[in-house]
Amino acid sequence: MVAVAAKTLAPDKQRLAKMLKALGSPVRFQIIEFLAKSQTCITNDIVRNTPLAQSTISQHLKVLREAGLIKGEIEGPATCYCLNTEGFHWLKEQIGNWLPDYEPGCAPVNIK
Amino acid sequence: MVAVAAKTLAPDKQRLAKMLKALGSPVRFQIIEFLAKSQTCITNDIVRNTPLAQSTISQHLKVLREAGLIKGEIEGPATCYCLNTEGFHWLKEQIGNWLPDYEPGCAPVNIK
DNA sequence: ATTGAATATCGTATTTTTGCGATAAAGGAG
DNA sequence: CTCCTTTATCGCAAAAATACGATATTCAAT
Repeated sequence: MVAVAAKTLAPDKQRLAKMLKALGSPVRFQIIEFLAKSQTCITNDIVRNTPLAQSTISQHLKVLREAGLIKGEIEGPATCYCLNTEGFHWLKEQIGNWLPDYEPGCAPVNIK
Repeated sequence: MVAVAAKTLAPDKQRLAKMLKALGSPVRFQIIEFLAKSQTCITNDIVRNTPLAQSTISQHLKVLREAGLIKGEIEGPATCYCLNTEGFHWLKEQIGNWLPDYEPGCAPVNIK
C-alpha cells in the first residue's frame, strides 16, 4: 500500500459519514425506531424486542453510541439508552446542506 | 425457514431504511458529495474523480438511483446525473420525525 | 457499416459486516 | 460473601457488500 493520499475527509464529513453508516444497518435502524417510540429504555428491552442475541445488540448499540446517535446512562447494573437529539438535529441540518439553494433539477425528459 | 412473521416494515420505513443504507457506504457518500457540488455531471466525471473502476461506480449509482437519491437522464451515449432533491427533502423530514416534540433527554449524570 | 466513447450488467474473488457463544465485569438482593 | 441480573468484550464462523474484468449495449461521428 503506497497510500496515494488517503483522501482525508473533513471532520464534519467524517462524522456525517459515520452517522449514515451507523443508520445504514437494518438492525440499527430498527433500534433507532424503537428508541424513538419508547423515548428511553435499557438494553434488555431492545434485546427482547428482537430475535438477536444480547451480545449482538450490545455491539450495535456501541456503533450507534460512537456515531453520536444515542446516549447511554448507567443505571445500576443496567444501561439506559435514549436518542441523542442533538446528534439528530445536526444530521438533519447536514442533509439540508446537500440541497441546492434553488431547485435546478435535471432536464425533464428521458429520466431514468 | 418457518418465517415466524417476516417483520414487514411499513412502506415509508422501508424506503427510509433503503435510503440510509444507500448513504451508509463511504463510496456512495462521496458520490453524493460530488454531485451536490457539481449539481450535474455524467458517470464518467465521477469515475475520473475516484480510484475505482467504471463498473463499480455504475453499480453504486444504481443503488443511489433505486433509493431515490439521484436521478439519471440519458443524454446521448452518456447519462447525466443529479441529486433527487425531492428525495432529500423527504429524508430530512423523516429524520425530523424521530425527534421528540419536546426534549426529554437522558438524566444528566453518568452519561456513557 | 465501422469505429469509438460512455454505460450498464454479469460472474466471481476479496473484503467487510454480522451474529453468536463464551467469558468477564459490575451492581443489587439476600 | 454468594447468587442473580444486566451489559460489554472477544474470537470465530457465516453472510453480505464490494470491486473488478469481461462483456453487452447505445448513440454519435465518420
